[in-house]
Amino acid sequence: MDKQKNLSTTYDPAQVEDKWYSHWKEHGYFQAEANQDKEPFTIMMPPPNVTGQLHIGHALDHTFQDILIRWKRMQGYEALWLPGTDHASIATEVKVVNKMREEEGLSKDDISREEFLERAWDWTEEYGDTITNQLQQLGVSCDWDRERFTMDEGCNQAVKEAFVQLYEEGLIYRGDYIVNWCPDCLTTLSDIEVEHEEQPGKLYHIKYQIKNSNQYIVVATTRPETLLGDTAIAVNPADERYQNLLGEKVIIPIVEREIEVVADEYVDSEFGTGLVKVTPAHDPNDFEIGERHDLEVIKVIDDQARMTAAAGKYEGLDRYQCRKDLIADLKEANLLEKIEDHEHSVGQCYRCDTTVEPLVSKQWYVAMEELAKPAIEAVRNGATNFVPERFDKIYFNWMENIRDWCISRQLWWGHRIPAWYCQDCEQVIVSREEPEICSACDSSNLEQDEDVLDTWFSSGLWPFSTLDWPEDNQDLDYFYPTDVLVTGRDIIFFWVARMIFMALKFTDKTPFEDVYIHGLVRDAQGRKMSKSLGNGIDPLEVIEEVGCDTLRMTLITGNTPGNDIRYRPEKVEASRNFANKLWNASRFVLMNLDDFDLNELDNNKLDYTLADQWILSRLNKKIKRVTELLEEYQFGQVSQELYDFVWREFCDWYIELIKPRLYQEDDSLERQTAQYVIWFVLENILRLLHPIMPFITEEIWQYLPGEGESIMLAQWPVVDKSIINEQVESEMQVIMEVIRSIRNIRNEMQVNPGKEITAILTSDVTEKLEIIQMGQDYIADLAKVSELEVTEDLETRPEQASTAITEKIEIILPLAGMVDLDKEIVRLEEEIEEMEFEIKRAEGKLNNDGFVNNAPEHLVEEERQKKEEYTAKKKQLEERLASLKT
RNA sequence: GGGCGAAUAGCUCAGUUGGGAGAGCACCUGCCUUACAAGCAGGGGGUCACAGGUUCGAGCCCUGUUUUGCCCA
Repeated sequence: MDKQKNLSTTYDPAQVEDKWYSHWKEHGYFQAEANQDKEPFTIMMPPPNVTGQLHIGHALDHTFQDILIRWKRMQGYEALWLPGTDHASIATEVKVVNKMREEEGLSKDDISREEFLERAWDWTEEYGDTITNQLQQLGVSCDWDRERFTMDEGCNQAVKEAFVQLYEEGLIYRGDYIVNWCPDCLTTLSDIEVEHEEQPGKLYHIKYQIKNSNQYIVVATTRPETLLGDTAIAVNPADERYQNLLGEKVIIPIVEREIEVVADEYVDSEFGTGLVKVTPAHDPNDFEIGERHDLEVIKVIDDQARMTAAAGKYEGLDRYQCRKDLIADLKEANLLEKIEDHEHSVGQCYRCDTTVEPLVSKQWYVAMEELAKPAIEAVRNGATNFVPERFDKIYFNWMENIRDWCISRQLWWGHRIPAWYCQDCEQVIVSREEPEICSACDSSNLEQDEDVLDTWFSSGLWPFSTLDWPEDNQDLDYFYPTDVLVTGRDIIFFWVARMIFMALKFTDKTPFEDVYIHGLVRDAQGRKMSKSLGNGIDPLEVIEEVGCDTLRMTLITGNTPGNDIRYRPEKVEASRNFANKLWNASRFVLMNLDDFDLNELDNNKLDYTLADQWILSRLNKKIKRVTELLEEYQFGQVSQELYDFVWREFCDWYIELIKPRLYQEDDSLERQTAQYVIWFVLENILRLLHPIMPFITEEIWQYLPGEGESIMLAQWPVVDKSIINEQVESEMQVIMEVIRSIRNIRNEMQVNPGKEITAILTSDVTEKLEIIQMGQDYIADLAKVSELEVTEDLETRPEQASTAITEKIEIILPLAGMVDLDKEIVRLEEEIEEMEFEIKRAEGKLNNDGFVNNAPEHLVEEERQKKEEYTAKKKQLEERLASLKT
């Protein structure tokens, strides 16, 4: 017990955090096992990119999860938090390619697929630990023995199983459709991987000659180079201007190919001239028009965004160069009517920002309609709830308008598509295992599809692939479905939605009951953190500086579900100060528990004072409140409530109230009771704070008397309603008000804080007098009053005195020689004015029949009492003022 | 173009069944009081964006407007 006396006056997280983390981990406290005697509580960690670096967003995401899992574990659930990493197909592949280029001077074309994969796996093994090691510094209590990777054997099995099943049911198909193509990453992208941005551009008005006529029509386009692949001109069927054109043929300028004018509802008559060129090969909407009118598809731009042979003389040019040349040619031919400035939306690759080129290509797709229906229903009927609820709408909006999902990627790093093509008979074989011979012609000349699957295909299976689905097993049965998914709102479509429909398809269950959506961490100016701005905060540096507990506290304070927060140094400081406050309060407690023996203590003999009963009542209310707030995911409010309780109620009031008792030398009952209560309250505070600040609470808890290996395993505080005592609270309230009033006068009259003074308290309300009598010692001590007189009848009123009235109690401080009478008069006048205002306000309400008749009775009664109290107070103040003025 | 947020003290933000506006930081006054100056005590500061409406009563509910952010097309 001696060591606690040497505890430094400032909390030093560096000495504490690593120690406890390895202790917890080594003792297996993070592990969860199927235990039929307990209820399970499960969270699947959103897997960070395997070669990624920890950023502040991870810190936020994992803090929420760790709070929930530690809280539930303490509540007695079998709490499983399963960690893992994602192979992040495209992101990782880009990194490996870059490294290869820098270190070996090689590109993907120079090596074989196998050689590339070898490098990618090396890279994964080399850096895969980095992020998990970094995560540990956040104090995360996840079960590392169950750590998974989206490309490990088990997940691989799950992916194959899912693909084959969907294929066999006709929900996965292959075909030529328009896709989003990144000419830099050289792969397809799904619709949500394309980011749209408004950019200034031009609208080119181009003349097309009507066949067998010397008349021209004018067509407006933002992408003139695609005219080389035009196969129709479209007009809205309701557009009266162009009725005569329908069915006519027009001639594409420069290339001089004939195309037809068709009618299609898609065309917006208001846009441009109301005539739209249709390039099915290079625009998603045009592609659909093409399908409706059975138009030819002419691909004029290739995978590298260069013009194809179909582009004639422009073959080989980059798409933008082609645009320039073509415009020049059109001008020369006098076929360009005008060029206007035009703001338009441009799709860009979410990885490399290259402008996406829509083009037609043979790819694999997931048919979404059938999968989306139950996924929509699951959220609609509450099987899965978004927190906050408003994200329902975003989810529905996407799910209800969903298009088929292009899942093949022209990459090497990822799950290779389990499809083989017979080289002899065109048979496609989709299989869990590599087929030996063609199922149609027995040929052994089979080649596997070169492409891999969209990363999110495997992430979509994460809630159950991590529990070894499709294998039927005990853990899957016990821990699945999970309880809550915690994630940022940026991946609702990418990930959350896909997990829901995949889970419903393969397990018949929604994968999680709640989805807690949080916002982003922004910089102090509210900007998104980014590499290019260089405004990112490295959580590891923060931890180094102020400790993980402080970082966690900082991130959740003031945080409300779904909303962004700003990261500001002042906030960090406030949290650090809070940790320090807790540390010092604990030092104080420990200093006073030297001779305290929990085992020899007889609880029944203790003699609780008003202050003891008050703090215990407050504590129990706080337990109730904090537990409720956690159930509602109101983390910011939890932090606020605990901050206030620890700092304001426990430190500022309770500790100060019981100091005299603790300073008694003997082993009096008073002292023992104080020791017991202060220990009890602090111990409860630590448990309530543990999920938020795991390290400091463990460190202090270990010093405190009591049983148990670790606070992690201690029980979550349970409210004891019998200890909540409203009367005690309101009595304490009166005493605290009196103390505050005396302090206020002392300050205003500039009485030296150390100086003891005399005070007279009087009231014509018997109960109030009794309360002050009960609280005499508290008042004397905390307001530095050496002589305190509590009297029912004030016989002589000291001349030189300052007065205050609160809680129907008159406080008189005879401050001979210290009171500035003029100042006192001003003070009284101001207060009288305030009373008049308050009385008027109360009267206004009470004179309003509507209020008196409709408001709840207790509120009306409250107003009556206020009016009465303020009137009495005003009268007293006026009397006092009159006496000063004479 | 459609959808979803935000607008509250100088700054950053809370304010969840409608019943006298809160915190942290900053500011002012006074204190090294033996847990803590990363502290203690006291104090000032708000037309809750604007305009209507519902209600006895609106920061909160409804309608519209402005500014601003995000998502979708």
